[in-house]
Amino acid sequence: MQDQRSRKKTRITSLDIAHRAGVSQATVSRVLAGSPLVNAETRRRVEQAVRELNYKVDRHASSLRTQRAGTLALLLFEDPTQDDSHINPFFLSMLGSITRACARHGHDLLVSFQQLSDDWHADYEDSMKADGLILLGYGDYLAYESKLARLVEQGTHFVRWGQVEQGQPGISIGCDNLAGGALAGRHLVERGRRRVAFLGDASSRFPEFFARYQGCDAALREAGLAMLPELQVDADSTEQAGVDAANALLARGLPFDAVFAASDLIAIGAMHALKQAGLRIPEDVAVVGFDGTSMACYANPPLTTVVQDTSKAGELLVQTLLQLVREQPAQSVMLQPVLEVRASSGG
Amino acid sequence: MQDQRSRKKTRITSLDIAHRAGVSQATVSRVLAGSPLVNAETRRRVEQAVRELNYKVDRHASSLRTQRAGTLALLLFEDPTQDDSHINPFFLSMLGSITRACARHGHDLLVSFQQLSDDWHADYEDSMKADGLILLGYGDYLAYESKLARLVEQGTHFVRWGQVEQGQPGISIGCDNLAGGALAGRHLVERGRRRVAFLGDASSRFPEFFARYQGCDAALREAGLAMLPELQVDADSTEQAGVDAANALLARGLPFDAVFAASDLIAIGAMHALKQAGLRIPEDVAVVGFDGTSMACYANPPLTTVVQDTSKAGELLVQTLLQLVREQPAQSVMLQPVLEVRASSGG
DNA sequence: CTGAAAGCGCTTACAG
DNA sequence: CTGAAAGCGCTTACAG
Repeated sequence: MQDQRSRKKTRITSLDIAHRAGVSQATVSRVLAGSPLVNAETRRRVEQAVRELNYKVDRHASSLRTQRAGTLALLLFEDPTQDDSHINPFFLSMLGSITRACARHGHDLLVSFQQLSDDWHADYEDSMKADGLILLGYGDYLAYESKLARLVEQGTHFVRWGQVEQGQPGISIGCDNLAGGALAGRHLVERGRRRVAFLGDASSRFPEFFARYQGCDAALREAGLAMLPELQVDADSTEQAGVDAANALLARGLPFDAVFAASDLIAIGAMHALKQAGLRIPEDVAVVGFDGTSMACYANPPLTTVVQDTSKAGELLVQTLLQLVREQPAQSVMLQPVLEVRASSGG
Repeated sequence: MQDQRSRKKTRITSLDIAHRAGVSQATVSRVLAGSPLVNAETRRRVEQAVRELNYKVDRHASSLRTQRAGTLALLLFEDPTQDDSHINPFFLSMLGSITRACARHGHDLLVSFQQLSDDWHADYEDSMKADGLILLGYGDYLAYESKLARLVEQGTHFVRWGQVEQGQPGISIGCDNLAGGALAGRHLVERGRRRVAFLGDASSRFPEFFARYQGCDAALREAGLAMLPELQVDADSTEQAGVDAANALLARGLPFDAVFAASDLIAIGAMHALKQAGLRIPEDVAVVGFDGTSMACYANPPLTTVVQDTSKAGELLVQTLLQLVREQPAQSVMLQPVLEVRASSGG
């Protein structure tokens, strides 16, 4: 009666349950799979035995038989940063929401950090570890794209988080970065800013950042202004890169009254450097970030930022991937960001 | 020859490799398991076939046979915070290092967010999804402890991150919080501070925070001072809790010249509130945090903090858990923290 | 509604 | 050093 207390020497199998409930092992399996073809009373007996012996279906046996893993894999790409303490908080927030979305959909989540250069391809799906892949992370898109094409060719189920564009291999879920950039640009124009610097790569290698830049430019043009190439400085998404980019911008000696940073991390690093240089935020320079990470709220001054809804994004990524796994039609989607105005741009 | 290009209609099995290499399926398995009992030439032929067909061992079949999953599970506990964007950056940094440590040891990592109240227990190991569990997160330790005891009773393999103390159920890896608190206390004393407030729970329900408090107190006593209970305010590890705790402290109207926060998040929130109240940091109040998250460095002013080495912690957690899984002896370990001095305490 | 049986793709004694 | 065979614990047609 208390045998579940024995220090798991012998695994409890569906056969044990079958004996205890006085049915066949097949019936036990049916009950646990929720088959409707089981008598209510039989079901009750089996469920009781399952509870009493604390039985859990063996995932490997089940997966081997059904050829489905019930697991998704999240591959997080990071470029150079090997330092654990500097993982991009935006991606970590995504990780949280993806984890929860997986749980809601009854799937487990394998998490793995990858170098973009690695030879990962469809390893997870090939070895049946996961039914599909979620790809997340920045990195040179040009290098990335050929890998995506390869995944498509192999028939791997995957969804990518990133800039959504025509003709991309596979399916992408992403923020409408063009709209997000426009939100930032329009806001700065309204606040009377005319010379907006952009900190972040603005090339097709980094399509998300590029779209933010272009969106901001479009908004300025509506007002008869424009982004100035001489006020753009490359930066990847780290605080240190933000510091460096702001310093490089200052070194150029050109006037500017606003900074639109491609990410919150860049913005926070930039604010640090700008204040160091004796500039007042927002009086001398208005600063707007992107992502809506929690640190924006506690930055000094609190950072105006374009917020991406990571909860919705995670749910959509998982949902879309599961559609692909089930061979159902699915499509790329862009999520609309929202501007959160705080003191860094004049409140 | 190019059949690997076919959109994975039929799975490639070890039998396919066997045919192609002209050996038995058992030999293929031996080669892939790295068995030394294989002729070099035979091994070469098999490896070539594996490469040509891009074969990957089916993890479920393998695990079913060996009764080992090759996977560890990370259970992250969060208390109230359901909001993805507010996941504790310290734990996320740990997640990064654990992921990497798993990869180094050839294991996959399942990640799951749990409520402390949930009925998780040994579910992962019972269903063979994981060989062992890593438990990470804050929460009321008293509620936690009985669950740990239950895991031990069930013979589940697990390692917990947290305060290391005598007589705890199972094995724990943690920071030497007492030493960390002493580092902070000694530093503040050296800077001439006499009335140190503590923001964070300081009870046996939160043993990590409590040990930090006690360590700081011990350091003050070495200098003929002491922590004052009236300068302690409860707070869990969020920025908002830091804001609230600092405001509560200010409302008491008692003098204090330093704040030791139980975590960086609390410290950053507290600095926010203190500045709001017109206090200068560090002139009026020195602030020291705990964790060594990357945001400490870019806080305003940059935050002095007790740094925990998350890389080492992740490696040790994984290593220790794998020892348990292999039924090898293992023991609890405390890691020594390091003080990183920045401007918030006078530089 | 239920049971007997096949088989998912491996690993590993066992025999040679 | 290699092969034939058993069996890990399920799920699911098939037959009743």
